[in-house]
Amino acid sequence: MSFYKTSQEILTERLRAALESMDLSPDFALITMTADPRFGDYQTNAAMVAAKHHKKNPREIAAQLVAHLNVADCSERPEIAGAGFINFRLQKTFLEKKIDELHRDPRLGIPKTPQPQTIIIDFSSPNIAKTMHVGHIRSTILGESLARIARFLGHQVITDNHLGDWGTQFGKVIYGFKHLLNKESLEKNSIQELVRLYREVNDLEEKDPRLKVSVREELVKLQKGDEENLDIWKKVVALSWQEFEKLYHVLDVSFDERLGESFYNNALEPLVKRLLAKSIAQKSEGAVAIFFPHHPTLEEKPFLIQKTDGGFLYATTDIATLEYREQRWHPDAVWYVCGAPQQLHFEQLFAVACKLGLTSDFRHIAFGSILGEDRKMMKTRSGENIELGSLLQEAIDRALKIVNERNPDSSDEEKRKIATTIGLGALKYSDLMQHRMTDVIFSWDKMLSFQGNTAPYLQNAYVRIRSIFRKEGLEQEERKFSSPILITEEAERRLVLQLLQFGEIIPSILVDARPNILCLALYELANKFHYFYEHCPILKSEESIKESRLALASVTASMLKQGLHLLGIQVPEKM
RNA sequence: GCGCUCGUAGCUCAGGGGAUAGAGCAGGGGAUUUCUAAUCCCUUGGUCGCAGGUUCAAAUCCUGCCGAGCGCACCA
Repeated sequence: MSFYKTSQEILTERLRAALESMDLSPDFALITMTADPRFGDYQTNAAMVAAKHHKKNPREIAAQLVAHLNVADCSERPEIAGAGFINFRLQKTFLEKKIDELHRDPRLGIPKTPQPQTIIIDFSSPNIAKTMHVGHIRSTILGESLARIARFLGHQVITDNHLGDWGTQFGKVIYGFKHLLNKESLEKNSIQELVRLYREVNDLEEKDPRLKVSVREELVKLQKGDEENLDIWKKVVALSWQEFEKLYHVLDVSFDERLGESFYNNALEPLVKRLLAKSIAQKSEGAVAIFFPHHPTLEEKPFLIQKTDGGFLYATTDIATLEYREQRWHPDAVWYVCGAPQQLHFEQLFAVACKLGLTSDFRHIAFGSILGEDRKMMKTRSGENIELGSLLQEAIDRALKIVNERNPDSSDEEKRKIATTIGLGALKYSDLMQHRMTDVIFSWDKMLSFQGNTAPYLQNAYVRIRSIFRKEGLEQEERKFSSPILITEEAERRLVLQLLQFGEIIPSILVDARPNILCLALYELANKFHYFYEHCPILKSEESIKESRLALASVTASMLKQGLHLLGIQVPEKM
């Protein structure tokens, strides 16, 4: 357990002390990074806020605050500027001390949360007997990244893949399985064959509506536990999961649980009965619904939990899931990483949770859509969803083409490995770097362009560092440097400051589930490293400077690797 | 009709009470006997959709309007 304190924490403590000694509320002590280096490294508006509160002159309060501030060990003399800002510029020796602490810290100066929580993250959730497509990518990548970040910060995280493994589609699939199956095709490409069956039954139904009766019978038989249909169902689930697992493996994504909808099957009927008995739900037009008469926006939006024909719905399963998770894990928070179009559903679901007396912090981590360059939902030419598998393959293929041009000397094996790291990294990063609510306009050229805020740009910074160490014959031991890091150039100062700020930035990601904050920080880190790299020779420098710069490069590499890891992105050794 | 989300540079996006609104791409100009130029430096470009309001301070919060997308009873 490290007792590492960030610069922000130290300044905040000092500011609180100063405020208290002036009989002002320490709650005014808010320290932020400056937007512009001209104003120093950190700033506070405390004087303005306090002045407002006590109807005094902000610049006078600022002057008094500065007089009471004890920061001689970390900051240059604080400066008062503008309407009453107090600006801090950290001392060189302080920065050197902090970066040395960070260098020795296995957590790279990123503190664990003081209040660890149990957090369930529900993400990805594809449908069985269908292919995963672009629509699943944001949930999968965002969810995985949030899970990694929350875990790293010390939370207990349970990831759950809530598979769509039960539902009306199985009537069609089972009917097709019995009458139209191509066994060879099932072995070769199981999901494709299952999708084909589903579509063919769909088409046949349209031509001959009488077929619907038979399809419906298969579904009912399955729901009643018919052995043959249950076997087919199990087989379909297993085959689908196999295919999903391949994709998750490629994506480097894993789950603690995969409790699909079928898991809650037996809970649904008693659940609806119970909700009716408690008058939380009511019969309505032959169906069963939950109403929210006192809710400002939901009063005209019923939440349906049982159909007229007795069947249950998505909502029913979700309520059962809510209760199951509560009983088993007693979570402090439950995060649903699911697209923005489903906001109403979650608003209703959480309102039900409230009626049931569940008090976890339920959050719908919503995100925008992935659009084509025409700004319409991304589809293939024939109007179908783009399969995730082919998307991943294309990312790798496109990267391979570039790697072939840049590294003609590497072995094919090595090139493929590099291309995989770069291609998938680019794809994931292009998704995570944007604010999650903004629609992504999908562009291969942009994400793989290697310029600007892209994964390859970050990976390249890492590769440059590794190359230096290779040249020195220190390939594996980059962290063994314990020589002090000296700040002799502005480029070094900027880089050090950026490195130190990760301890402040990373915990803030979870406030609103926004890994794009981390992306931006990593981009700035890479940018500052490149600047340092151009301006400060390392290997050619005189011994103590060389050791210092090697150490600085080493910490930078560790931070890049760790930061990208938290995004679910890997780094290549060469590229 | 009700609701949700979005509207910032030519394009793609950050910033979501704090100082003169920032990046990248595209456009213009420069740097390479290399520690990987997949890089770096300089530069052009903005009525933050519009109108009010709150505030010492608004791109940011509130209200209204305009525009786009999405969702609203038996799919998930």
